[in-house]
Amino acid sequence: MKKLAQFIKILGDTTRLSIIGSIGKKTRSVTEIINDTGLSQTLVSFHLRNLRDAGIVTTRRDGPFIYYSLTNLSLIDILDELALLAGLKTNFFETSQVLSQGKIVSVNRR
Amino acid sequence: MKKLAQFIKILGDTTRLSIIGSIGKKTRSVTEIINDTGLSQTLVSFHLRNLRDAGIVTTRRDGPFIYYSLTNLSLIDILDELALLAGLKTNFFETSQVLSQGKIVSVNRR
DNA sequence: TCTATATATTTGTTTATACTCATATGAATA
DNA sequence: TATTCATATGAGTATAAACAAATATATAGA
Repeated sequence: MKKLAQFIKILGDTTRLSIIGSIGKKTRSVTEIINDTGLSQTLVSFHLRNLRDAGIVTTRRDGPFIYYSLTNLSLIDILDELALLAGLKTNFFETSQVLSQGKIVSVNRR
Repeated sequence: MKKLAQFIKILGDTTRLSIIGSIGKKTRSVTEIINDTGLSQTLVSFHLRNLRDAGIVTTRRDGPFIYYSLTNLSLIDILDELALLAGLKTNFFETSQVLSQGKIVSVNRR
């Protein structure tokens, strides 16, 4: 029971839901997620670690990039079902995957 | 997004999952939930309020008793799907509904 | 109307979680 | 090998959530 609660708890956060929505059923680098969500690099990295520790996402390194994807794509469908229960519109998550069109900007601006 | 996160957050707690599991697809009074879960009256009441505020359970009063039931029974199935993703066995929630057989004891023992 | 039972609420405390800032690591390239 | 880009980590702080103890409310029955 504790393990299930912990798993669900990881899903119950606005920031992490945004990240999951950005990844969707695709594969995305951290920079893509940052540009897509508008969240800070540190914050995205912080939450990706939680998601990874929970087994919700997996990673693949390709040169300097680390690509994240959902461990189980059916998570999107389950989140949609939950959104329905929460009184939100159908395909809340599927349709939330319209990507922002902002140009890609370097993450490191020091 | 915030509303969904809040809804999921309510589900991501061991105590509340126990209460939901106790209610299951049935209808249960607070006393039944207390005896079933072994949790204190105050704690059960506290969490039932959260669950009710989130729209996860609904109530019906019958004399001195207040009966709780799930607003949407499919929640049990969704929780089972989540349990699968979390790496737990199938029908985790369905099978967790074996009721304790302890005799019913008064809640107020002051 | 007094008492017992069922359930809810309030308050204070502790624990957990999200976030920011600063810094570190690791890979690629000049 | 120095620098730049991509990503991660650690420490500190603020906020929120869970819990316990005490008390309140509501219903039923004597």
